[in-house]
Amino acid sequence: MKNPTGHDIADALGLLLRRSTRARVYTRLTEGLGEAVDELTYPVLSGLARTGPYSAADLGREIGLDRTTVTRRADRLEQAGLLRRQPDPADGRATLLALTDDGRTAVEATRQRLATGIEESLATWPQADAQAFARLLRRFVDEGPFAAGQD
Amino acid sequence: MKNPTGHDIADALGLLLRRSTRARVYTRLTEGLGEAVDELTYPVLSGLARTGPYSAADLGREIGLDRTTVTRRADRLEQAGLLRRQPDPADGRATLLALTDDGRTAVEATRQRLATGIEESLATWPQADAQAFARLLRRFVDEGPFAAGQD
DNA sequence: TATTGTTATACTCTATAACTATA
DNA sequence: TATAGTTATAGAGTATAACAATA
Repeated sequence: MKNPTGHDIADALGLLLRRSTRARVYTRLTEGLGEAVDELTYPVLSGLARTGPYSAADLGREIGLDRTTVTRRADRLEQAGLLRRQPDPADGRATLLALTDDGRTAVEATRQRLATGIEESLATWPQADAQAFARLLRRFVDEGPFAAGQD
Repeated sequence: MKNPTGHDIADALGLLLRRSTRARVYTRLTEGLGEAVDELTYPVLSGLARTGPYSAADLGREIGLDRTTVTRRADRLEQAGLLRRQPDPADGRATLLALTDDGRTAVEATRQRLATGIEESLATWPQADAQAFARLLRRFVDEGPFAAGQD
């Protein structure tokens, strides 16, 4: 083994990126938020929370999805009352997708659940380790081999 | 913000788990290894590298996939010469899936690429930071809110 | 002419069920 | 009877192409 640190990180990341890991995470995070919120629709909710009202085409570019895909997912969220469509006053071709109050609540609940779950796991860690981990993970994500993210 | 460390980690993980991130990673890692190796078939290759010759049902349990899904993915890998089927001498019902030399080479190349990419990113880090990150990430994956992994 | 949102089509992947063979 | 591998079927999700409307 020539580069043990690289292999160690690679193995850990392999676990994190697995389908079953993601499925478990999304299931836990979106539990009880209604059928409309799942692994597929959450990126739309989350993206809109970040950008504010946005067209399907713009949001698609932001989160790395085709605009036809955004339209379909937005349909489900609109039906569930988490999102509404409104004309774009600045462009007659566009329709803005905007979170409703319920939509904002769902995003916030999800974010809080994740952060809380992480905090609980880190409760047994020395505080310096927890803070170091947050700092190093952030740095790794920003400049690491996977950087340049969208979606 | 009540728990900034939890939110920091949550945000970073959110980026890592994104579809576009995974797609980029898998594309880079499996480039040039033949059409058969992609995001779908790699877990089968990687699982067999870990377990050795294994039945479709056992491998499915190991990596969190249905045995019918394993069969289909194994078909593609077998056609590409990365995997072969052989009868299980211990159980007449079972067929063992086993990596060929080409299959082992493909797995090793992928693992090496990932580890190398990570090492290169970490080259500018203080060595103590890199080692601390590897240790903390491993711990987080093992005991964190996402633990209990398969697939 | 280019871009908007949306819909229709073809394609891929998946789980469920069903089949045969073996424990 | 239970489990093995495989195949058939049905369902979900996607990208591509096409549409009318607006820039």
